[in-house]
Amino acid sequence: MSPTFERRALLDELAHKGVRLTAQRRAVIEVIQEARDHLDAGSLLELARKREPNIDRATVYRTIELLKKLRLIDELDLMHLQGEKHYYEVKTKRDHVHLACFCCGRIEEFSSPLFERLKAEIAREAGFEIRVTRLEVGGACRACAAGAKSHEREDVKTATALSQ
Amino acid sequence: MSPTFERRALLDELAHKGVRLTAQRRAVIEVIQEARDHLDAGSLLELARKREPNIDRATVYRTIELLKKLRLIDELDLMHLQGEKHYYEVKTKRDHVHLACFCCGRIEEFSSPLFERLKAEIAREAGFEIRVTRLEVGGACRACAAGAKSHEREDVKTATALSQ
DNA sequence: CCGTAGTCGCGACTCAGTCGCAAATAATGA
DNA sequence: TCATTATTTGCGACTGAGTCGCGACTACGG
Repeated sequence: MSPTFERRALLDELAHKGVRLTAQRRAVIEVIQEARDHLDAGSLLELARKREPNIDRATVYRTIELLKKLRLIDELDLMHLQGEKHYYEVKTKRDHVHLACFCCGRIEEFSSPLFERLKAEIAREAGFEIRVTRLEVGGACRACAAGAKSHEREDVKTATALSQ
Repeated sequence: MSPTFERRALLDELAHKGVRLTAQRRAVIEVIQEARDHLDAGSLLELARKREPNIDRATVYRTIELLKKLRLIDELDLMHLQGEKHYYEVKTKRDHVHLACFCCGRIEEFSSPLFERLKAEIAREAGFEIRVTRLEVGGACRACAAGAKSHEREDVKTATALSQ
């Protein structure tokens, strides 16, 4: 599925749902879709301004809100690795886990049939009608875990120095 | 496991790790442990003040930070149902899912061997050393899902009216 | 009971996100 | 094509969670 196709699909879907397509919304949507990594509202604004120079912060937030409500994007916290911002990504067919490395800050994605089974179990056993799921895992990625083998003390000094 | 036992265990653990036990920290810790539901920093402050009237906001935040770093509590977002606050709970042996109902606002907990298997799979296949996990699910609880059977249209008006 | 490293309270600050309102505009139908 | 109108936008002021620096205070090992 090419980015161009995705973009049209999303814009068409919005039009079809009766959403007014303004230049500002188009800019934000295109930026989200073409993004290679997870963007927060700030970077979203910055990038959208390259297309629509006068777009305002409030409009970006309002568009994010709209896309969330239409379930076209997911909101992530990414374990609050860098402050309290939120990050956004276009909703994919299959939910995935976000692995956040406290050490190097990289975000990895991981998906598994087990996750799907767990969701099905929740829906069945708790009678819960799932609309969104957010599974975030924090720790050390393969590279960082390998490198940190030596200094693994558990006292306060070490704990205080760690990011979480 | 009685609350009293838990409280002593946690305070002892802190002392053992070389953490200075001040009256303020004791107050915050006791409040977290005796809490029946998930508390945000604000309510934590309010409740801690009943024990230690002059405790400051900053101290509560610093204590939360400390307990997080020592991995004695978990931080939750609860799908940001009511603003951007964070909620806290004493870390339990077994991780559990938090089900947040967008409709009535209730939080349900759910734990399952499948979740444990999923975590094991992540650790094994991604080589990720898991320190914390946070699985939050948003949607409609059994009661709300049953009640909402009638008005299930999918257009913008409805979507905009929904909380997410 | 002293000394001191660690902690606290305070007040000012940051920063993400929200809101109300007047001006601008996308979509509709004549 | 253009007038109408309900929506959306930009702006600026605001909110509310969380952070920080600093001088005063204090837990705890000696």
